[in-house]
Amino acid sequence: MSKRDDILATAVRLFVEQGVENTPTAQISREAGVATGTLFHHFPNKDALVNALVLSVKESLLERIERDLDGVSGYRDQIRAVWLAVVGWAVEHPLLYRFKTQIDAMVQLDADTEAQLEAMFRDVMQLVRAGLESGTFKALPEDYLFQVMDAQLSQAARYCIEHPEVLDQPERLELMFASFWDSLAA
Amino acid sequence: MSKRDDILATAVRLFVEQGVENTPTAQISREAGVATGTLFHHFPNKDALVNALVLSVKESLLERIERDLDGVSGYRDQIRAVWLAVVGWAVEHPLLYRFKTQIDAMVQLDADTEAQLEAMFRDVMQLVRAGLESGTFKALPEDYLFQVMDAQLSQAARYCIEHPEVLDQPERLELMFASFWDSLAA
Amino acid sequence: MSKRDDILATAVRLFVEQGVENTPTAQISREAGVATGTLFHHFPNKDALVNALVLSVKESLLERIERDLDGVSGYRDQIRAVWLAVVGWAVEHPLLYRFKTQIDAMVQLDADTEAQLEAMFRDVMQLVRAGLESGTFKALPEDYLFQVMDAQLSQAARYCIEHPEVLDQPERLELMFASFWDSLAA
Amino acid sequence: MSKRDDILATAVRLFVEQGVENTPTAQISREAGVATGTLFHHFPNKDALVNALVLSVKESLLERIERDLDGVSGYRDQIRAVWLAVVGWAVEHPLLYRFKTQIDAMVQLDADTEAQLEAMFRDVMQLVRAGLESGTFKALPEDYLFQVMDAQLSQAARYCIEHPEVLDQPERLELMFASFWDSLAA
DNA sequence: TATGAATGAGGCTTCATTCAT
DNA sequence: GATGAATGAAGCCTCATTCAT
Repeated sequence: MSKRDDILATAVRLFVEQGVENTPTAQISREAGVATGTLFHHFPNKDALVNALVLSVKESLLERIERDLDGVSGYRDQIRAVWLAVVGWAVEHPLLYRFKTQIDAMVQLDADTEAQLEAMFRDVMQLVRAGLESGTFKALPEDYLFQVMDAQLSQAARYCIEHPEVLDQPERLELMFASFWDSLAA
Repeated sequence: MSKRDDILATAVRLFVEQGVENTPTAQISREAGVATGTLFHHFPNKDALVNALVLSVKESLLERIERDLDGVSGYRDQIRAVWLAVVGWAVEHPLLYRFKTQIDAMVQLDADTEAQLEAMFRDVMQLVRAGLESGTFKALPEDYLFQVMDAQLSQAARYCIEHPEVLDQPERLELMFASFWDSLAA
Repeated sequence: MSKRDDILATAVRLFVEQGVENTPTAQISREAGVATGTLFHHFPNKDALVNALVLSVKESLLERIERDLDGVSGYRDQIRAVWLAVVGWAVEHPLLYRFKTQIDAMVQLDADTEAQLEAMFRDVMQLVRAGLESGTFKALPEDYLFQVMDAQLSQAARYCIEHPEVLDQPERLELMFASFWDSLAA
Repeated sequence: MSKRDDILATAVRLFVEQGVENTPTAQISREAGVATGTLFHHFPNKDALVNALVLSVKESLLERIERDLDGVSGYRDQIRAVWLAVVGWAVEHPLLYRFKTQIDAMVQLDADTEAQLEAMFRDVMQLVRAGLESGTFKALPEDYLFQVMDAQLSQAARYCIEHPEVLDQPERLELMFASFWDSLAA
């Protein structure tokens, strides 16, 4: 693992434990086992570190979604695959998940980062739009629908992180997904 | 408006615009038109200011909920009244709403404040529990249900703040509430 | 003497001894006997301190010039009075003089400071222009003339600081002024 | 052009644009198209780079003076040749000229460099001393005379850099030299 | 109640320099 | 000769808080 990766890994952990604003770059360097200057050799400033982290986290999530979506057919099953992918990913990477939540709620990202994220998730968003256009989903405004999905997913993920045993109880999982699906389905 | 209130009003605004950590007490004092010392005369420290703010914001929300709930009968209509109260309150006090969201996502409050909040919202939570016990709601874990409701409500409120015209379109509003209700109802 | 003045006085000294860039604000605070924060309470940043210093130094010089010019008549005598005022001021305030030289040579000032300086010295510059218009001075470009005068004056001042006894030797002083005058006179 | 020369050329430019203290060695390396280590491969440290630069600049000036002085007889014409050489050199190498000015005003050089410079300019200084001894110049202290000459020359050079057309207007050039000569001549 | 100058620990960042490749 | 990741001391500045008035 390169020093750059050490820094990124330490940063997520501390950001989640203490919040971005309450985590000094000096602490990140120290706990990553590198010199203060090394952090700034790899990232021009603290903000850039946060942005790089966001990209790497969302990329990890996206990979999981695409993997789990591969070969699934039937619209409800596809949405279910995405839902399970997010929840599964969150349970496997609780730190990354919590960081993603923090960021979505608070931090203002660079325009550049925002653009890259939009490009990355274009296909997934297209999947959701299909549900709207086919009338499978309620006739809600598109952006509202996205927000509701995101918020619902976040809660499911959070709950499963705290109660990982749920993942082995298909009927409870199905109930949670039902709550998700019902909030969207027409 | 007393100086204390000037400080509180300026603080919410700045906290929302810049985040709590990025808002110096000096800026609050300056924009509130008081001296730096005055802020610390009314609040022992910055954290106390934040906690006082949270209490006053949630109190304002609770008053609205209780007012709108008064005299409503029928379980679904009661839940609907709460939903409409929160959304209506958010549209009338967008700043307060945004502040509430920030706080819920990030800030660690005093144990004392947490206890007061719990006491304040006891009745509302009892209303939700009733839905679980009567089997009206899905058989989801209680805390999960609370989180889902909260997240759903937040999204509805956020959307209505950005598109206030929705409040005058009963059918769209009904559709949004349907999304909320369906996610909970058995 | 206020803390603000302590800071200014310490700053000129250190800037002259070490150069502006090589003088940490922390050293200024320490040697002025104030806390680091105090410096930044009075000046928004190091640059603002430098600019404030320049204004106060040039103001001191201007007062001396105006005092010594008061009541003098005859063009050559007036120019001589200015020359003597600058040299006398430099000998009395060697630190301020050296600081002025450094600044003139190197530092980029705020547009605002530049404007104030121009306004302050308008009358003195008008005196020089008179010499040009009356044909008393060589028909050199105006800005060139100003620069030559300034450079000549600087050298005279510097020499007199290092050899203050010259101020009591009228004939040597006259010879130095002659060198100045001859470089300008037609 | 060797990498060493690339570094030197980039360094003068940046030193002039930003000042020596405000120019990071990393920026020099980058804009010179070499690695950070390469700079320190050719110069033991930043100071050594500055000293090397000073020597090369002054050497370039001296060559020009000696070339233009060659074969000129008559004391005033010799002084005039030096004056013209400096001005001409400055116009041809404005960057080098500005760097020389900065250095003369501010930077502390190595004792070794100072000694070399003194040796290089011994002959030129001897030329000036001759004017003092013969009574051609005013009976001013020797060091004062040198400083005045230097300052005058600097202003002439600076003016001609900004108004290069002057070099083709013999009468204006003569007037400027007259100002120089008059300040020295008895 | 109200003021605002003063404090100083601590945050972010810079940069000359080293060294293994 | 050339590279560039790594270093860490040191610089500038912020800001919650105090206290004498």
